[in-house]
Amino acid sequence: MQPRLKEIAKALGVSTATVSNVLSGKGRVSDETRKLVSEKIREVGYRPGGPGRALRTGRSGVLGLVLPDISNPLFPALAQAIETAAERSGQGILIADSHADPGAQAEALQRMIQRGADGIIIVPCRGTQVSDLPLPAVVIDSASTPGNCVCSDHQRGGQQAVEHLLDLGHRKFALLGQSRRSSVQSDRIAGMQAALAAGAHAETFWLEDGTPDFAELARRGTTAIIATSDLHALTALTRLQDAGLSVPGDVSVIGFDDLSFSARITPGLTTLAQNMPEIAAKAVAHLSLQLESAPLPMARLVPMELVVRGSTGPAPDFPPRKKPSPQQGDVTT
Amino acid sequence: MQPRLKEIAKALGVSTATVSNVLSGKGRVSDETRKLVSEKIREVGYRPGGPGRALRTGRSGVLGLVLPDISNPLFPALAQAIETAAERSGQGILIADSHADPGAQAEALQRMIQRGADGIIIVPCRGTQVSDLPLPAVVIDSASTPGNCVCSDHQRGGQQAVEHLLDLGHRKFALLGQSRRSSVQSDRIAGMQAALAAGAHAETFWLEDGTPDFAELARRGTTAIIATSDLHALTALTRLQDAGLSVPGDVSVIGFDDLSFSARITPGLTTLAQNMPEIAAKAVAHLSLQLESAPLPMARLVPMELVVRGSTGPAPDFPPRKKPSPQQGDVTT
DNA sequence: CTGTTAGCGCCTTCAG
DNA sequence: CTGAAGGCGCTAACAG
Repeated sequence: MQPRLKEIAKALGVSTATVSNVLSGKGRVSDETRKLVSEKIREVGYRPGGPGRALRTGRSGVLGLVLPDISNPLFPALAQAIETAAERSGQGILIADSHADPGAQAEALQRMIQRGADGIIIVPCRGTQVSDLPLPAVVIDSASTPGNCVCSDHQRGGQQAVEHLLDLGHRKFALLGQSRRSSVQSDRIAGMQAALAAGAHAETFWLEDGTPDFAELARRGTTAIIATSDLHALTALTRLQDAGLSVPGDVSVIGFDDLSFSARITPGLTTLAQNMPEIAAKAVAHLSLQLESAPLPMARLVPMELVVRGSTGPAPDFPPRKKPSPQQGDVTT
Repeated sequence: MQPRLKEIAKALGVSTATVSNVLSGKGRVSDETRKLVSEKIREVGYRPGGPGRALRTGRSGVLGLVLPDISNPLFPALAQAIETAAERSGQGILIADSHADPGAQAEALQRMIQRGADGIIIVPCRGTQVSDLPLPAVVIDSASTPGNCVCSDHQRGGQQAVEHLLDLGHRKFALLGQSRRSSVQSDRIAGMQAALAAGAHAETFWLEDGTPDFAELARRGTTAIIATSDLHALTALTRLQDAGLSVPGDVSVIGFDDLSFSARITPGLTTLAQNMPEIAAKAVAHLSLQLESAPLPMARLVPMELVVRGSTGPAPDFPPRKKPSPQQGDVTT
């Protein structure tokens, strides 16, 4: 049995309130009894239990995290960042998967409320609007999603990707998305299109319509592929390599999100990373403010960071600036 | 404000006990009042609040999940499976990351207890032994980990990988692990070594000692690489492709865990998948039994499943059985 | 400055 | 068959 407040109090012959006061440091307690009590607390390893405290204070110290798909490979970084940020402020994370289903999402939210979550961080499923929650909530999604929102600046990220490649002399792009209905992907592609300089050309492909023939694209003059996810960039990269083309010698490839594998493949995948710790910290902080009904800071965009690895290089016919050559990584031969 | 039991009772002129009885279906209530009460409950969307119930019953309906590293790419599948299994039995999941640190892990466990978790599912960090928890616990790790345990049959998985490649005529293997101290990886490699037939030869590499030169290995006659994780298999595969070698034409590659990218690269990665739904279901069921202090079923091994994709094929000099040739995926040329 | 008291929301005896 | 009462563990407001 876990030790209880009452037992500590009884063992020391003081009242439970005194022990509680020592714990919280609030009520006035004489130094003597304080020392005595803290000693006992440490001795028996007492920790105030959540449920009792939650009942009394209306605060559980737990935040709900609702995601559309835990198995999405981007999730680990986000969940880890949020867990870390929450832990830092002494809060736990109750997790739920809405399976990209609005009904299940609503149900998950209800359960979070029922379980006493103090606030909710939600990555909503497509086409869903979170509203009328009796709880503070933060939405993490694209900037075009209504509601309180913290997210990466996906559009600017798209621009950064294009600018990087323009600098390397690329003029003919293939833009690669999965689904038009994803506002994150749409934002990224919109940013890319906005950044296209005069003379540059880009064709957009959606994988939901089928996978383009990357080798054929290269043959027709495309020298750079920008995918809205590292997952799709990886698909393109391995298909090109399998067809005997060189990356980045023949075609440069760039992705998004810096997934776990991106640094470990050959060549390393150039990508736009989300600053998850920052997003998580902002989300948790935003929630904390709402909990204290403080004035709400507006939605914040977090910049994405360009991570340059080996998969992007100068366009094939572009005069190199610094590097002597695309430097194909041949070994010992 | 959420509706409370008391308010429902008052609104209907009955006592709180009656409402509670209707909710639980336990105490005897007349059909008439029962219908009246259930109606009202549905009308106002009442759900019994967690904290009050937890305090009274000693059950929170929440399970703790403690992981050594949420950002591990294997985690999403596991977390999702556990969340789904727990949800099915009406339980929530409180998540924590021990950051592979025994101290943090102990602290995380304490917090789960404090927050009122009914039980704990833990993937312990290396060299850690979970003990003396005042709570039911299930350990998910390799079979060589002491304590209650549900896990994949990693050793048998290693055998399956080798057998698959032996069938294809391979005789010279490279075995690839990350760290000797990981018991999951050690089990897998042990299984591989046990399955080696007479005449077959294998060399083992640990990435913690440095990355081997895969192209050089191929040149020296290795025709099959078995990695203990798809992540490392991917590293090998892209390095080989980058060096102009064909997979599986020159070298076959096989991995473990069927990570998100494994099906989406070219060639698709042959791998041994863990049956996460099964593991999760067993873990949750095991916990539920412990909660009812029922007789404990012993630790269970869950078989791994061989998923054959394009990265494995007949050994180069092996007489093909069905396929006419390794079939290099050249396009339209 | 300290200790007693009341009650957070719920469920479970026990009387009515 | 239903209602009243007590208490789970804790803390905030009060009395001593």
